[in-house]
Amino acid sequence: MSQPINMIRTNQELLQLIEQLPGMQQHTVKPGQKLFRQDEKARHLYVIKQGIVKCYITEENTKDYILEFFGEGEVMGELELLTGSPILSTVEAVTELVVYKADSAHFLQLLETNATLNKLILKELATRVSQLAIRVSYQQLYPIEYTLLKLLSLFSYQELPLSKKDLADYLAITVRSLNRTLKQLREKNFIPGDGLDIHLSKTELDKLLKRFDDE
Amino acid sequence: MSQPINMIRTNQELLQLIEQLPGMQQHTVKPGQKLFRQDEKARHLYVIKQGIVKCYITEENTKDYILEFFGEGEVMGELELLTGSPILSTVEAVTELVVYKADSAHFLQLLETNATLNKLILKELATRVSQLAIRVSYQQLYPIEYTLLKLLSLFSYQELPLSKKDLADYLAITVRSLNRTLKQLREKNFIPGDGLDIHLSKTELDKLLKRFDDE
DNA sequence: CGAAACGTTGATCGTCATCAATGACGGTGG
DNA sequence: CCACCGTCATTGATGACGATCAACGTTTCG
Repeated sequence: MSQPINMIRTNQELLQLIEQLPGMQQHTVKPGQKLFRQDEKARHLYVIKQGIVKCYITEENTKDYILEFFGEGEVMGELELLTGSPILSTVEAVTELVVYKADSAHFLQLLETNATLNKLILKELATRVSQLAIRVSYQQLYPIEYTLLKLLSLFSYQELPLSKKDLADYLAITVRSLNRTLKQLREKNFIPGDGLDIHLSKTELDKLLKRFDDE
Repeated sequence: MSQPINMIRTNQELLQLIEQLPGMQQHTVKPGQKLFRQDEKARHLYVIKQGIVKCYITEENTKDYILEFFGEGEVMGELELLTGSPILSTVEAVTELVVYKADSAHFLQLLETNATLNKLILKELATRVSQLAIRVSYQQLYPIEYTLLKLLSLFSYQELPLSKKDLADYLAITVRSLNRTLKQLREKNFIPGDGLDIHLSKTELDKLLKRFDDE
């Protein structure tokens, strides 16, 4: 049994802690602007106060793979700070964004002196490994139709500010393929003709899941 | 440009540190035995002194996805300890194994008191997120043939104690499909008729990579 | 007793059929 | 103009089934 995955991850505990720290600068960022660019060197660290970003890896064949959607309280830039590697993924604002910005050195120091922060970061990293692992195992071992269904079951699409392109990149498929798969789900009456919200109860979903498993 | 990925990950720094700690019990484990079972509760923490393990998630359709191969100095069980979740992946000895075993509470305490250990664990987790992300982006956005070629280029297969089943599970395909893909590579003279070691220089490999990208 | 013959088992491959997913291209409707 | 879809063709990857082959132990016969 896998634990529930939220498509847009948040970390309220971390946000609260950050807001209490002195000397954190705030910045606003417009949708489409980039906080980090893949392969460059990270110089700062950001924590989201408000809004949503997407983190994606661009392969040399120009295809994008969205690693994560981050919301309130999520931190960015800490991976590179800890490993010393170039930036793993481009980070781009999806909505209007308010972020706290910290100096790398400052953050490193905080990690050593602030035990609460330290613990929260450890937990955050552990969570990321787990969630990513659960997700990719899914994506690799089930057909797209199933993965999409599972994904839709996690949220009410109407409230999501994500474009179909984003959804498609998250699934590592094209928008065309996403639409095709949505149509298949519609034909099977798993989702309604208009919206994208799922038509199934938890138990029905589980039943479907079993069906996939048996084949 | 992605940094090099080693198929079997190690962490010598961590191993050295662990070996200096007092009161670490040593255990030996036979190939095939399991250190952790998915979905159970983690009670201990292990660090590999010698040998190789595989960590894999088993989906409800009984397919396995190998997350990692761990060698010397890699730690297991810390994710669950930090997040409080059930065990993410089954961990099974591939070769004869010697591990250090630590109590969860003991480790948590060490994390708070031993700054060096703390930093190494932070770095380790950050590395895992990065490596996993790089790998899955690859697997999702390129065809199997290419992913396999890339994988073979990372090591000299003869020395690897991995079975074809393991290799296949790592790629999320069946052994049959793995053999088929190997055959294709052989027909194109990328690997020799007998072994599995790659026939290409770094530059040739890069050229191939470009070819895939252009299509 | 030893060597040839036999059967068992597991790994691999050829082949055919099928499914999953994509690409291309043009049409439709806001 | 852009988002979406119908259609056709193609590629990617898998499943099924049977044939082959090597490894290994066991039987059988000289």
